[in-house]
Amino acid sequence: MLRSVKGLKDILPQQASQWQHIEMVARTMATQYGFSEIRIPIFEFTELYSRSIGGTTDIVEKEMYTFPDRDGSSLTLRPEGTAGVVRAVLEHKLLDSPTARKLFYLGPMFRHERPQAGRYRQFHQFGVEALGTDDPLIDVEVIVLLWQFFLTLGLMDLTLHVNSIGTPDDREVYIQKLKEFLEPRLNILCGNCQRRYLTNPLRILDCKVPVCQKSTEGAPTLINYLSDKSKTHFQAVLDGLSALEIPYSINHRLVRGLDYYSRTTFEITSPHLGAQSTIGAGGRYDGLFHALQGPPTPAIGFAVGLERVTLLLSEEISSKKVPLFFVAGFGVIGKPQAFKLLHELRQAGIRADTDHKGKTLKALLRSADKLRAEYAIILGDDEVNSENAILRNMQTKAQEIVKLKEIIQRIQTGY
RNA sequence: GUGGGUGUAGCUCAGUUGGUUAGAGCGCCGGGUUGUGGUCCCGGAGGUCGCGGGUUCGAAACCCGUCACUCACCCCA
Repeated sequence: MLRSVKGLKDILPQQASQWQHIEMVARTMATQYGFSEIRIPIFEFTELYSRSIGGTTDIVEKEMYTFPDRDGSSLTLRPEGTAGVVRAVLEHKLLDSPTARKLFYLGPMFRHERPQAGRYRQFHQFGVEALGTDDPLIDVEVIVLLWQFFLTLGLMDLTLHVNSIGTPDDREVYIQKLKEFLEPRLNILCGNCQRRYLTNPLRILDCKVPVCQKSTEGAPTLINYLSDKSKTHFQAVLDGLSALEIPYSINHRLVRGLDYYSRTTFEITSPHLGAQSTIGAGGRYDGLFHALQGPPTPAIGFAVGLERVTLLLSEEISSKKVPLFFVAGFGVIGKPQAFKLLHELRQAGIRADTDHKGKTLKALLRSADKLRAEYAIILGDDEVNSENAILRNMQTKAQEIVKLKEIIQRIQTGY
């Protein structure tokens, strides 16, 4: 049997209403906060991602779906949204906005990872980007939008972690100090961390191996090595969150994985998801525009993993109930007449359906029941001969005989 | 890329120390009601026991291999 590709999932009709609900909340809230939707391509030139995300990150090194175009140029399915948004903003010169340029997107991303709970090879993100200002209040706005988005969906027990990882200059000083601290303990760290010591020492801070966690206790914290400017910015963000009574916890071990992040970083976790507990995360990326040969432009954004959100939502999302009228037509003249009536009902804007397989009235009513129709319209040869139809309320079993010609009017006025 | 767990009907799962025709519940189809659904009663369809090889008189079960799914590491949303 033909199967879907590993790590890809079908969203079946049962679940689709849940997705529609999440997407509706995302669009509504982003719009309320002053963000406009942008729709960017699913693939870009590979160079865009290798230059923005960082050449030594796992995403670029081994997780991208990269393939040659027919002319030989290298293309990549987007592994995240920020790079494409920034590219589009630069290409279409969207930065001359008097205020910050605030954009949001919604759609699939692709990373070739080993699938597991809450992690897929094609997954969906809702993300926002606020471009062109480094006022700490825009940081607050973005974080609050993320927080409120989850609250609006009804998610429980969430934790907002915030941190500042400083500017690249700040980090250089700090990493030096961190390495000095770790050097005497290097031989007791896990194998991964020994490697990280050389490639990305910051990551050792959020290693889950107990030995490593213990070894980094008492390590110098990045906060103490921030420049005055970064420190002031971070404090202003915290004050802004407090003023709006958004609960947060400062997490000095919170390090973002993509190279373009700087200063404010944040993520929201849930304790109900197993290993992949982060449902939304983001941060400031003041250096990204420059890396993509644009004018220096401060920016901040977040991305939400929508599959993880669906795992936290209860199954049932009650969609608005539009009553369904089931046309039960049978018999030599009843069936064709019923098909015509079905067409007329739909043209009148009435939600209507039938079951072409059902031959007997019994089978038809059973189908009506399975489709959870509110009403059945029974139309057999007898009814057609007398130019009537029977309108049956499936819940109360109440039936009334209605003139065929008047049935649409009867439905539109009475129900 | 590394490690663990699991593969039996459309779905969820039983299946005894290896034993003869592989089961249940739900779902599906039909009958009980020649033109009235859900509940109830009765019946039916549906299976290469993931796949390949081996051990054995005999394998869904034991062994080896392989594939798939899944969880975790890694990484990240």
